[in-house]
Amino acid sequence: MNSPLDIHRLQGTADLLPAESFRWTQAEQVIRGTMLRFGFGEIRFPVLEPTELFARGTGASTDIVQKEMYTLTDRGGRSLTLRPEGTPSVVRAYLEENLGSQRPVWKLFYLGPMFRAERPQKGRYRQFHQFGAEMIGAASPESDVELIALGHTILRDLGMNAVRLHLNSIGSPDARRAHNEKLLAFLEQPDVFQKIDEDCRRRVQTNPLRVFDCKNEECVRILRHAPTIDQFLTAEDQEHFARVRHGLETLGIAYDLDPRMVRGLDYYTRTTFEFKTNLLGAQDTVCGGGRYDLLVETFGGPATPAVGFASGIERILAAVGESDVAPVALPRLDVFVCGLGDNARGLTAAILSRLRGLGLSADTDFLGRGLKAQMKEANRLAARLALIVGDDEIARGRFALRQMDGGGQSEIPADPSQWDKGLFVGVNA
RNA sequence: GUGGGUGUAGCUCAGUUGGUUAGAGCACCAGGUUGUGGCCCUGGGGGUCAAGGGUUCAAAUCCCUUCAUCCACCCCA
Repeated sequence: MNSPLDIHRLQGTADLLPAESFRWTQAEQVIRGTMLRFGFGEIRFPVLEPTELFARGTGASTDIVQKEMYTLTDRGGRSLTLRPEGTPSVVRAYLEENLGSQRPVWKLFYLGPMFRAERPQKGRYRQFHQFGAEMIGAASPESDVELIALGHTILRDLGMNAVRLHLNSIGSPDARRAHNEKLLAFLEQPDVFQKIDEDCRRRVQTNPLRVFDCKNEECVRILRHAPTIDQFLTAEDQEHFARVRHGLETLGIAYDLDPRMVRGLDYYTRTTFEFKTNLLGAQDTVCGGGRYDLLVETFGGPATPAVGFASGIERILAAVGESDVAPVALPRLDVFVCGLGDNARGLTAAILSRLRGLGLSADTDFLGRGLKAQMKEANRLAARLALIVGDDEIARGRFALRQMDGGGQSEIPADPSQWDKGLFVGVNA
């Protein structure tokens, strides 16, 4: 624009100003609070990790690894990557800190920025923020239910009512292999292959499962006859899945079985799930996860089952903003101090200090403006009270205290050491 | 990486078949009240019309290029 600055925010990143960052802080408090109530402890891990962590953990065949990572080489020639997701780091820390030998089960959560070099669009950014939870060490269906219930509860606590849970089991690797074979055979039938669109033909080569994601009506119609994973689950897979569903029903968490649901990451086994909303356009998944029983092993650890999810904060806040939930108001300022003249301005720092020391929020004018402008500022800040300090007040030893809402005005002693918090508790406090 | 839309004041947007000094609302500042905010009235500041090039007597307007941004594809939170 006409800014003298020719340095700009990177595409797909954002500056959050106070009105918005306040919403974020509130959301983060809700997330942390619910996580702790579910017995999950916060883990903080580096934003920068060895590239190899994601190549092996997220999976070399995933789009994330193939084309979406911000990767750089440090001065020692090591390849580093800005984390595109959290799960591999949690697993790395689990092994590196030897957590498995301290306790059989760990429940960990994280919250922070992730980076993916995609083309931005609605609900998709290059720096975005996720919270996620992982339970490592438990194989039981009840642990799947715990994670889904956790995601469900947090979304609800954040004001997201319009979400739908999509549930699937992709079974064990053997079941997936068998399904993949049959699916390929189906797709390669000449009368099928010719009818599906170009994208789907490409998917046959790269990742046949993805054809189930196609939005082309003709493809969707043809694929209704394609074999789905649920027909290939082993008896143990089926038993596990049945118990997960039973657990959700016990909790009254509604779900849609979706045998065509595809997750983008390589490491999932058995249960996978997504919470979707219809408020966001194309990027409608606000929370996604599943079981990953083999990931710890791929990093050389002992066979360790695990389940987890990740959820996008931008998408949730956008969806809540679209819904009819009342927006949170910025907190009001308790006292705005109007200093008139040099004598008064010499006192304001001590006055502010005392008010803040009493636990009140307090601010003043730093531009030497007149009373009218200062009152206007107090109004703009939605101050509850204006404390007027002028030569008259100093001479009388009494400051004027104005109620900004009703307009009533009273007096208080000019000596801050005589003040207590009750003096400033207005009618609306 | 591919396709489409949009770039005019801090924000949301007008701007006629190309025609004089580019406008409105909101926001900001000041005055109406020499010490009292919100509502109202009056006035004011603020623009390289995204940038660069071209056509023309004349370009915010037409053409080209670049950049930014949004939406969608791919894929995912």
